[in-house]
Amino acid sequence: MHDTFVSNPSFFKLDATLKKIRNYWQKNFDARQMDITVDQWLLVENLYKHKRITHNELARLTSKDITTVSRIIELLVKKDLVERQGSTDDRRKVFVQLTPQGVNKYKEVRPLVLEMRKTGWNNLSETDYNELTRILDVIYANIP
Amino acid sequence: MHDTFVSNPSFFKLDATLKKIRNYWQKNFDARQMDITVDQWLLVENLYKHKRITHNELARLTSKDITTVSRIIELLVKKDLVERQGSTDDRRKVFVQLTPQGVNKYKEVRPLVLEMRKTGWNNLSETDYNELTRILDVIYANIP
DNA sequence: TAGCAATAGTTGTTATAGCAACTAATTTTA
DNA sequence: TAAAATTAGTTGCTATAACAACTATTGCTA
Repeated sequence: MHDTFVSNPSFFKLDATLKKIRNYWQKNFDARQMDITVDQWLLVENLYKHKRITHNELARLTSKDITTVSRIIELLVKKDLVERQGSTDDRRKVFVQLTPQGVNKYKEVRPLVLEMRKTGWNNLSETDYNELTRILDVIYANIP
Repeated sequence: MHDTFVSNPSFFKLDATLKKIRNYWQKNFDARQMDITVDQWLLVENLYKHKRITHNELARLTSKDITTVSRIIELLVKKDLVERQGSTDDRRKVFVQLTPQGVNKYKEVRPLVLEMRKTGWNNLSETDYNELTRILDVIYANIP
């Protein structure tokens, strides 16, 4: 990789693209009164998939700091979308799972998310998707 | 693009990669006592390039909200890296530029940033760089 | 030209991100 | 087995992100 390319700000492009996506998602959530943020959605999505997991596991799955997860969960609990249950065999652990309302919220938001993902991938191929995935994975692995 | 790919969380991968890069950068800044954050660096970099610009232009160049730019500039002014000058012909505008210390800071941090970019692009080719750029540009353009 | 709209920037508020310090519980080790 | 180290989670703090509301200024237009 030449210095010209190294000096080119890919970081900026990643950041700008991510912000564009995030803002687009949030605007759509707001427009349809979903009453949820993008990162709250990411946690709900993972809780739907994994049913009953600890803060720690959720943090690992979402690449979020455990403190951040702790605080987002707090907001989701306030919204009655999530409930916490202390573990009995290891009393340090706290399990988290969706409430019935949380499951409903997932089912309500999910189609909108699929739609928006489709919009983002417009004019791009399966190969493009695989390329993006591959390149991002290599970058991720390169960094200590 | 098939639904399988649409439903695959690229957003998450972008987010995770960006966080990894950001944390790596910040840890290196901290380890070498650069006394600067990643986003503060991005503004310094742009100010070095563009010499004397308004908050608004800086916001556009960095894909940041003008309120965010306003607050980061405030921090940079406190660190004596940046100075503000009210425009005379349009008194709403405030021009921003690096102080001599700001220029020094740029020259101090710059080699480290190049090094870290090189690390991130390890095992990747010029073609990969162009592919990533192309795909991100299409996604960006797809989103209203 | 008076009034209205648009623009540049700041301030207030809420959310996410990450580090440090802390509590409580569990595991390791001397 | 008692002390030390590790682990799970919370709380405090600072920074970034975005929206709304606000001031001050400038441009537009009836």
